[in-house]
Amino acid sequence: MAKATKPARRGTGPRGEHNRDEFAALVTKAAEGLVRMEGLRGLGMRRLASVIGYAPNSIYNGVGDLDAVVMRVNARTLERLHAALTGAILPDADPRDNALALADAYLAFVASDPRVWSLVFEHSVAPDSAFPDWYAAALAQATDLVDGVLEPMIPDAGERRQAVATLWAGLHGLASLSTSNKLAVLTPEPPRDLARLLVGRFLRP
Amino acid sequence: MAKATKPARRGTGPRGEHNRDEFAALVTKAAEGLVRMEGLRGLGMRRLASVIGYAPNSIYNGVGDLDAVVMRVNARTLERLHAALTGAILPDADPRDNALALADAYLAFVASDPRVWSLVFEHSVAPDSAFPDWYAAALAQATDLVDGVLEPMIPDAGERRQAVATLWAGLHGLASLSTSNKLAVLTPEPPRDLARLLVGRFLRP
DNA sequence: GCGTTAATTTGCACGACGTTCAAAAATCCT
DNA sequence: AGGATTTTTGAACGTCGTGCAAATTAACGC
Repeated sequence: MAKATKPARRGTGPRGEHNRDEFAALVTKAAEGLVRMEGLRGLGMRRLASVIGYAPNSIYNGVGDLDAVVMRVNARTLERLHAALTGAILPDADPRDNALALADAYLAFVASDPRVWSLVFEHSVAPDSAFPDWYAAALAQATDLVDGVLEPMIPDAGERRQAVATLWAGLHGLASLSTSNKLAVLTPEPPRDLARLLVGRFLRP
Repeated sequence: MAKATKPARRGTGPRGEHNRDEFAALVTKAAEGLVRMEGLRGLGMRRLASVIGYAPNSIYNGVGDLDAVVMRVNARTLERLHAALTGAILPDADPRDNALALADAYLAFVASDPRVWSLVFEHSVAPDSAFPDWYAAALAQATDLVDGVLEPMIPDAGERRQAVATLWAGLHGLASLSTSNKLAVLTPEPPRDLARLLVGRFLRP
């Protein structure tokens, strides 16, 4: 007798539909989709869980907290950016043309997926210590492309490293202000024109 | 009888210590201090209220919601930036030297108050419509300084506008990556050196 | 076959957040 | 004086990220 209230069903156990890596990929792709449509604000633990049809704690168990999810999305974004930049380089072209092509490809990538790209930079490193190694590695993979393109023009390694960092930051600034609509108040030109102006003037002989 | 629990004191009425503008200034300065110490994450409605010794609703009544508070802080930041940049210009100096001095002052300002400066760009425009006019005005006040400095070098107004926007975005990129510790992985030089490299190469005759 | 162990999945609860509502207190205006 | 207006606040609502422990399933030795 008593206990007429509820049968008290709790917990269901494994479904056997996904192994650990597949589940992480499922979570990452769903999170990326949410960010693509509504930005970082639209990415919530409960919402992400409901999209993939799981309880929030399953994400905690299989991937980690929200920061871990964002990290996975950002890692994927940097990989996609690397692929897009690689495809823009013509091995036998003039180095200056390749640099301009890289700038073009970079801004085209940002324009095609602004919110997902912004996530990489909206995410702030929690304390003030150095951030994850995979980020530095993925970033180096991208900047090394620029470094390789500039090698014939700037033979000195130290000088070239400064040029790569400066150009990378400059493109980042153009893309960042552009995606947040803070560049259009300064000039009506599309950011790609300004990027060509920046790279062209910077690499002028 | 009954009601032996509490005398039920609620609401106290005006204190007569601040008029409306003074209260807004009090809120803005307290919010700026919180952001300066802990960044945007450290700025909360309840916390801000407790710092100034008021209830959260008083802020809603006197200033508005959290977005309004952030707007006030950002307006003050842009005014301070404008003042810092103005002080860096020497009226009778070489235009190129003035441009380099402006870049130096900009990065020095960012380095001296990185979190408060970042707030200006962390704040995203809610929907996708155009953002407040005071922001465009305060920004124009700053970029017009650059425009004036470049006028002797680039007489054509359209060409100069593009140059101003490009340099502004480039400096923003350097400052942005620098404050988020994403520039030090590329090169050990301080961002100010890279800014001089950027401006110097861009304005090279 | 069965019992034990490990891995998943979940409901519930906790504390904190931004914000709204209506009540209470002080000031202002005539 | 006393009504009207402004300021201030406690309480409550809905939401969020996350921890905890129970419940269910799969895997494995025998």
